[in-house]
Amino acid sequence: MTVTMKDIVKICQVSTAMVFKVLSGKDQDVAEGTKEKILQCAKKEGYVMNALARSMKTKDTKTLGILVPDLKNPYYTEICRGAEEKAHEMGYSLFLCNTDNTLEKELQYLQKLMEKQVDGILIIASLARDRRKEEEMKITVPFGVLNNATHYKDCDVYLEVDNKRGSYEAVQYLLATGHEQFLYLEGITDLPFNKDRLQGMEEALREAHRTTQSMVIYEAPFTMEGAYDLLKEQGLPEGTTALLCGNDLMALGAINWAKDEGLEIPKDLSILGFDNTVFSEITVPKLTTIDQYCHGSGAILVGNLVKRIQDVEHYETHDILETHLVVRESTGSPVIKKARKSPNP
Amino acid sequence: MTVTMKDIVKICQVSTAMVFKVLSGKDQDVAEGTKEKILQCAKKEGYVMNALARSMKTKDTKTLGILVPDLKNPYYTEICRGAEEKAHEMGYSLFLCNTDNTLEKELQYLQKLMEKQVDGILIIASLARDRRKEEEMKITVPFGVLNNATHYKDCDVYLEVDNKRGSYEAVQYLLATGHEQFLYLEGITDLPFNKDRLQGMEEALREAHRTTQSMVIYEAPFTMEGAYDLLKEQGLPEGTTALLCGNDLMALGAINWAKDEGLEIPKDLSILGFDNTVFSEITVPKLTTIDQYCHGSGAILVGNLVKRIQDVEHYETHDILETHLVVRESTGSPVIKKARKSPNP
DNA sequence: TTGTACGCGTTATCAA
DNA sequence: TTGATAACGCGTACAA
Repeated sequence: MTVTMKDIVKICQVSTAMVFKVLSGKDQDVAEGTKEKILQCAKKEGYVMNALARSMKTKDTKTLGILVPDLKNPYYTEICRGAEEKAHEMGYSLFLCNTDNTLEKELQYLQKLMEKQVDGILIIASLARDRRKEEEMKITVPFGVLNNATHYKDCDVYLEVDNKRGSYEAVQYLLATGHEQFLYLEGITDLPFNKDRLQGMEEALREAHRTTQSMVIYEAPFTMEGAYDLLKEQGLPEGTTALLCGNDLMALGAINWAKDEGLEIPKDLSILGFDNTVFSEITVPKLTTIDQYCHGSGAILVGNLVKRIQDVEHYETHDILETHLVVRESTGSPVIKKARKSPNP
Repeated sequence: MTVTMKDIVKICQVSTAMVFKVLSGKDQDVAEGTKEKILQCAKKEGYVMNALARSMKTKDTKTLGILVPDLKNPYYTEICRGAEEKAHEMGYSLFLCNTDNTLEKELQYLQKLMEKQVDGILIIASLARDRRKEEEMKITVPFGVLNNATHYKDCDVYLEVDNKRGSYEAVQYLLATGHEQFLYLEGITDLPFNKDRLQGMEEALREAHRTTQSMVIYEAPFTMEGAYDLLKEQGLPEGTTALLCGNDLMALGAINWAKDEGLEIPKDLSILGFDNTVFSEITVPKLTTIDQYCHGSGAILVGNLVKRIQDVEHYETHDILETHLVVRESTGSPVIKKARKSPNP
């Protein structure tokens, strides 16, 4: 049987109030003797506080929930890890909710979390296109959203990653290293952050007095296989020397495709990723990619969300995280094709 | 303000019993009219069941907790993902607890989980060496353990991965492909599963009439850097043609080291991993490794744990998961050194 | 079919 | 310093 405060009360022959004060550390005005007695008894009997009962009164649970589309994608893994770390640090527990990129699971989990009376929710929104039912769900607790202003726009805490800046830098870098014709393998066209990326890229082109014809756009799923299959099917547009990918996973698929095609990276083709996950250090060649601080994102979101929970007045709603290009080995100056028409050495 | 059953009672002018029956789906014997009225009202008012209050009565929370040493290690990522998936499927929520391989966090989290009245706990034990304080914590809920019989031996559900078998197969395979001298980069010597691995390896050697001198053992942390640094410092023992690593991360470190040393894989050195995480498909060359079904482990553990929770009588305590060798590109027959004394072609 | 009263374990308030 | 007691929201048993 589980030991409750009541049991301690009986055993120690004192009042509930006394036991409560001692066991919750508010023992300023409790006689040293009773204090000792209660503490020893609690330890001996193996007393464990019942957080459920406490939460009934205090109206908080010191619990958060996090929704991610796919834990196995290292981008989300790192967000979760950052969120968990910060949450623990601030005294909160974290429910892990994997939505498999489906709206259905997303809504199921939101419901569940609200029933469990979490103090707040972190939503890394699924990338599903069909958002119709979303409106049916009223989220009645503070919640934070990463990078998806279109949906859940009534969120309390919003963290935006400056996708525009990173993409701008990437194209600028490519132009500086002599590339003239790019392919952008975007993930999903109508995602808000994808539009930001496009803007950034176009801006860089404009500043360099190029037309948007310098850049062809393909759409593929945000996966290794997605990128690989599409490239296999469509091939590279004429004259393309650089490939920008929507995330590191797609870049990985692209690298594999390029190898299978006998292309050398970066000599024949430069490849860029997006995210700067662990993968980018592991690929051969190592991936040039745009860092968007996944670990930090999770932690910052939790930090702001908890601030919002604990003090409704002072909280930041909208943070922006800078991104920057990390140049590794998968990019370089293109080798002019014309010079390579002669047979290989 | 949050809407409770009481509110619905007042608004609908019916009894608590009625509202309860309808809202918890036990509406067999409720008049269609009242049922409709209550449902509509609940929807309109945005009623959300309070799981805390329910749990106070029912004595269960439909909640589990999982302890992992390091979410970023893909081995654990996949276990978590499997656990989460199965838990959700069975109607349970999951607390994510990252212990950073420290006993301190492990105990903190165990305490927290018990206070939150979880129905069960999954422990993927931290690899910390100092287990002294472990005895102080009495776990009062059903819990399952993966692969670590020494600690938490009073667990209710235990899942063992047949480390012996996998290691046996690996050495057998190496011998069959002509290797004579190995290096085993073990993670932590005194871990139970490491002892199993050693046994498996030694058995394979014995059966092939080799002495244990065929195998040198180094100890390194279970990380990329750990393996890399150790190899850099110690180098390879004379005559070594194959390297067995304690996990895929270490194998990755070994691959990097080999490349920096100008060794060709597998021509100059065969490298084996352990785990079969996503990484093993990504490395160049792709990693030969021992699959231990990380995703499945998590799911099986949750399945058995929930069985244990829901029906104390019928449950399996001890499952064993077979492992098998997955041969990819990082291993092959060694090229006899003597034949290569002449300059390269 | 409906209404009512009490318990769950902790917390907070007020009185002794 | 201490003690008694009423919430918190839901589940259940019993009475009407």
